[in-house]
Amino acid sequence: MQLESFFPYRLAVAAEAFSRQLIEVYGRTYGLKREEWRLIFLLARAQRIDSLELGRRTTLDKVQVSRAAARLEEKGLITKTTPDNDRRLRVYGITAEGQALFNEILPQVEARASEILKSMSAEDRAALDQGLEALKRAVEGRRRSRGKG
Amino acid sequence: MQLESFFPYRLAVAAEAFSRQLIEVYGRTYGLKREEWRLIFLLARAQRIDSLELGRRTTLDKVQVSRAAARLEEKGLITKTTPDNDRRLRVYGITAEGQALFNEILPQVEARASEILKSMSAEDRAALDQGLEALKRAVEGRRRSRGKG
DNA sequence: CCATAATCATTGCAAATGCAATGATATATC
DNA sequence: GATATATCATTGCATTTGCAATGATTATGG
Repeated sequence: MQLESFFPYRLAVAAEAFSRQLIEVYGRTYGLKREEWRLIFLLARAQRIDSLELGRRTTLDKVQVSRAAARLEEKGLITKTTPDNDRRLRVYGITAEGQALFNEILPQVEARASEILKSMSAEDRAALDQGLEALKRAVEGRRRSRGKG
Repeated sequence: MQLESFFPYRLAVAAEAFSRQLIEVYGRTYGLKREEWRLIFLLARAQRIDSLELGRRTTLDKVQVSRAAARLEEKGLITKTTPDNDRRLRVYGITAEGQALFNEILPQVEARASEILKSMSAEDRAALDQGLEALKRAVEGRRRSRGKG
């Protein structure tokens, strides 16, 4: 088995390279890190999400959420409140500033992603989409039997 | 655009989840981290690689290589020498112990990967393989026009 | 109700990481 | 052949991360 042809390696390398392309947009230009970007992304659409829902909607664990949220609040991009019905939780919202930043960044991130995907044939794109969806299901199945995530 | 359906997000999540499954094998059981595993993987096959070739054969940068190699040498799994014809470089080799460890781990890592891939249909696997190969080429193309990697 | 356990988020600390600075060696220039 | 420049690897330092410990709040059992 050659490393370069080992499937998990190819997957990891391609995903990292793709990811780096996008981080270059929202990170280098706007100083957001991946977890922050994901939070903003979710909030820009939902406007308001509590910490439980957030855990379900991302792969971020609670420490990552807590820290990313603290930084985003610091920057004035999101708000964080403690709901009265259950004061262990947090409810996150997005500020006008945060929404504006998202509106500015998203098209650029999408453009960069498209730039890459558009350079693939339609057939290859479809294959990737299908394969990725199947992989997702396969890995989820594995996670159920082996715990953690 | 919904985060959960955003292609780059799906790719990153699937790749991370897959990766985690393998780290559970070589990491949790054998105390290797991803960079160390990659180095061992390369060396187990090539027996002997210099630092330049190493840079070409992985996506690890020189700091990652330097540190992973230092840890592996510390553990007695690889050797590191300075070649006389160019003393700026390093030549890495694998020890008998390192090779034995690799021989023990590889089947388990492959088994875990297969476990996941085998639960996909042959068609989905083929699609994933094709899509991934195309994506690799697409991202490489982009990297050439926008610096860095 | 009171005590205990459960469920969250946050914090502390050690390990890891990224990036710029340094050190070592080799190549190019004069 | 001495000096400047380039190419490596390593190290130092500030930041980030992961994991266990803590703190806050709520649910449960007597």
